[in-house]
Amino acid sequence: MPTRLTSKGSATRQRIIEGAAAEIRARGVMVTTLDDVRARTGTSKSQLFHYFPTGKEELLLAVARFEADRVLADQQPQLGELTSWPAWLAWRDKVVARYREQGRHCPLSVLVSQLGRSTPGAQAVVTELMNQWQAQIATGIRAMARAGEISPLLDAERQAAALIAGIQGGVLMLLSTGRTTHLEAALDVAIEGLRRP
Amino acid sequence: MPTRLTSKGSATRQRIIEGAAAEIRARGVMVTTLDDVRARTGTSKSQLFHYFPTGKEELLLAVARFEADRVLADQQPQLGELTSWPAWLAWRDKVVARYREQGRHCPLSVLVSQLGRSTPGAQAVVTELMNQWQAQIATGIRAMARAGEISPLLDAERQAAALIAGIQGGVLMLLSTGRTTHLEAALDVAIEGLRRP
DNA sequence: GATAAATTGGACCCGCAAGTCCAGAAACAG
DNA sequence: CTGTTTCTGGACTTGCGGGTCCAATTTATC
Repeated sequence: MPTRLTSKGSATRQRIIEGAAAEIRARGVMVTTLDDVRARTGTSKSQLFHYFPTGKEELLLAVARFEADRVLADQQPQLGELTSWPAWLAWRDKVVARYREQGRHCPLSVLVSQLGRSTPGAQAVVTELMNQWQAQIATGIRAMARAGEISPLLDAERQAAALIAGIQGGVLMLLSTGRTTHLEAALDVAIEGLRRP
Repeated sequence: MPTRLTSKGSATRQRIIEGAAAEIRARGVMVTTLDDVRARTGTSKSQLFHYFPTGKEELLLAVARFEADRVLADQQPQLGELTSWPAWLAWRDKVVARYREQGRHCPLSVLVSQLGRSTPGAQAVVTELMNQWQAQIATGIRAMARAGEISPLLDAERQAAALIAGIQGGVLMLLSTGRTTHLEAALDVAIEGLRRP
């Protein structure tokens, strides 16, 4: 294992991660083999094990991190600017659009359940993502409360937690049914709940 | 493949399903092999393929159906009797207790994601379960509306859909974090939302 | 009790994909 | 320029687990 990467080396490493991510998005984790990644990225077996010494699991974890970053990135700038009701609705629409486009293949979900949800690595990636997500929503709720648009009696963290749960469940339903009904219902009902005095 | 099962035959078949379910609950799908099932149930390879001719996938599907049935069964009788606020809270507590006890291993979730969410079989099991679940909640909401406890302006199906999404997401969070915070928040916030006039 | 079907045992096959090895090429340090 | 580290290529090994086969044995049916 290399103690330090040259620029060429880290480029190759990045190419492997992105290629693996693309392969997994296209065909699913279950059927993606190291040889597929090798073929797509134009690398060799020894390179794979050079950059991910402990093997496939390490690579999958890197891909999971990569995908987790995209989840929040795809919601910006709206998620960071939840300061008015139109902004909330714009964010809501962006979330729905994002997942509708993604359709029935959620790379992150499938990666995490492949790695096993209880593995420390996978767990860390997920909880980190969820914490950030929930924190940004809670910030939005507090901003709205400060502006007098949301009752200050509501516990921002609790509401944010419920909203996160609704989104996750909505996406889960989308994965199974192919429909965004549940996701939209969850978002809309939650936001309506915030809106009421 | 047998055209008809004798009582002994169907007993064996059932033993295989339950043994496989237990094995999967205990150690996870990923690592459970046909040989493990064989060992636990005291059967032979040929028996496995005798009762599940197309192989592992068919067995896993049978196990998924078995587990799906338990999900609803474990919520009875409360889920079928959502006719007063105390009844709703009792149901809420039962759901939380059920999943808290189950902890981080949701056999159904892991089975479905193993089979691939888009496989027709897995899809059928999940949507069937969700439909029934949602229908019973919606029935409860309508009963409460009729009793004047819930505003008749609320769309029962939509509220039920949001609630289902919240539960699913809450369970998902439980699987990742080991905590029931999100599940409880989702249930409580949703019920509070119904309760308000 | 005979015959046909259902049931059981376990040895065997086979493909595949993860992981290993080593030697050669390229990049870097001084 | 030279020794050293990083990087790359690809052939090879290996273990494992799903799936096949067939012969033996029990169970149903008449």
